Amino acid sequence: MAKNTANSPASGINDVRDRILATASELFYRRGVRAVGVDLVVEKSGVAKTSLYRHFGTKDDLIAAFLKREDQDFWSTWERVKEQHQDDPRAELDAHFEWIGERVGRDNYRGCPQINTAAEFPEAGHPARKVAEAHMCEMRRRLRTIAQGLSVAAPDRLAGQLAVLINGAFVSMQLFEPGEATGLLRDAAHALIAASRS
Amino acid sequence: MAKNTANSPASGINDVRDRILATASELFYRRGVRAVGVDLVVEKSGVAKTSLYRHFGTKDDLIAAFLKREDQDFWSTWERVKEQHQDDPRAELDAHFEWIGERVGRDNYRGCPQINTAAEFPEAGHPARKVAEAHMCEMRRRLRTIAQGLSVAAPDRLAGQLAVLINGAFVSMQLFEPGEATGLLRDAAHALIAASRS
DNA sequence: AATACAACATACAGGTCTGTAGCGTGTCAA
DNA sequence: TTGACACGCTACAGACCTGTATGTTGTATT
Repeated sequence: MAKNTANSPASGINDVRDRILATASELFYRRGVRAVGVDLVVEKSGVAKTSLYRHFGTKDDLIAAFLKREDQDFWSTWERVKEQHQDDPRAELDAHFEWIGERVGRDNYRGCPQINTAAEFPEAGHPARKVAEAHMCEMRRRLRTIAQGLSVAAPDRLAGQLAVLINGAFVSMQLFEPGEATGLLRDAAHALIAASRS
Repeated sequence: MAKNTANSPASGINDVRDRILATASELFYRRGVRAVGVDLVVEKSGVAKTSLYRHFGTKDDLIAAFLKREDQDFWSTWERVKEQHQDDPRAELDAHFEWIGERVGRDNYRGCPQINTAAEFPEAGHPARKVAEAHMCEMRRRLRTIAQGLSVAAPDRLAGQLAVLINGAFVSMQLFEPGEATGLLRDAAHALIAASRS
């Protein structure tokens, strides 16, 4: 007898794959990628090991899929915020620092998955690193677009500074008092913008 | 026949211990802590495994020693720079951002050991995490001391912003063009100071 | 000369890791 | 009904991991 009747493709094209990826993402983020073996992912997701390896050829593929998923989550939040501030780059930027600061301040926040995983895999061509590097470039690119709407002297440089600030926030959660992050980041961003105008 | 005659304590109180720690530090920093097994450290340092475990009870102890060593290196550079700018906090801060920017810009730079290792060991009480967290607190503390000499409105808040900036630089090396880091960071620091005065 | 000690070398215990093989079962489509 | 296929389960290969046990050698001190 089957444990559930959801084996069939009818109940979702990739039910199993999604369950594996969701479980792996949670574990990888919580405990670190290298600390989590595939056996644990298999056990926690209630799936056969063969299924994991059918959907993800190797553990590295699973890691890359994890980072891509996190990437999509991150940018979809970004897009949602962006859409609420059409044609007002200043307000958009404030809103971004708002939600990022709030997220960083959560007491179960564990840092940026891209940065953390990149730290775990220093080897140059590793698939996980590529996703992480693309994530950072995308960040600076998007900030540059915003900065260009801000009529500052050097939008790209300001974008670089804001990206450093955001990345810094991601790894500095130990540093903040409760509730401190958002205000501190907002003020810093304003200072960088103001200096960029002169 | 002995490989070398430096077995004796006379040639250095802790010749073997130092060699193990130096080798481990290089390997841990280059390849990541979890990726490097004690067997590799033993092989590369040309030492017996028993010696490693005599000097460092467990691998975790070795990791903690590695971070403490990096910590000392970092703060001794900091002190050296500080001494060159006695009673001129503004110049001291500039000088710090100068050498940090230069270090981050090196093409074999692999990030801050403390941050990287903290990312590898999320577990709350892990000895490596404690060293990493102490490192960050010390950073903010020292920046606060400098900021207090700068006659700004909120020295602690400025210190927090500068610490975020520095931590951000440590994880953003992918983001910089060659030679871009130093100037970008210096300008950002100046912007934060300026805004802190008003 | 005798004792203590630090380091060396080898082997291994016991566990975990990634990835594969073999076999049974339920579902869907032809 | 039959074939294709996705999934589950168990077992395992082969490598690597941390840490220990055992015994030897060379040096320093007493």
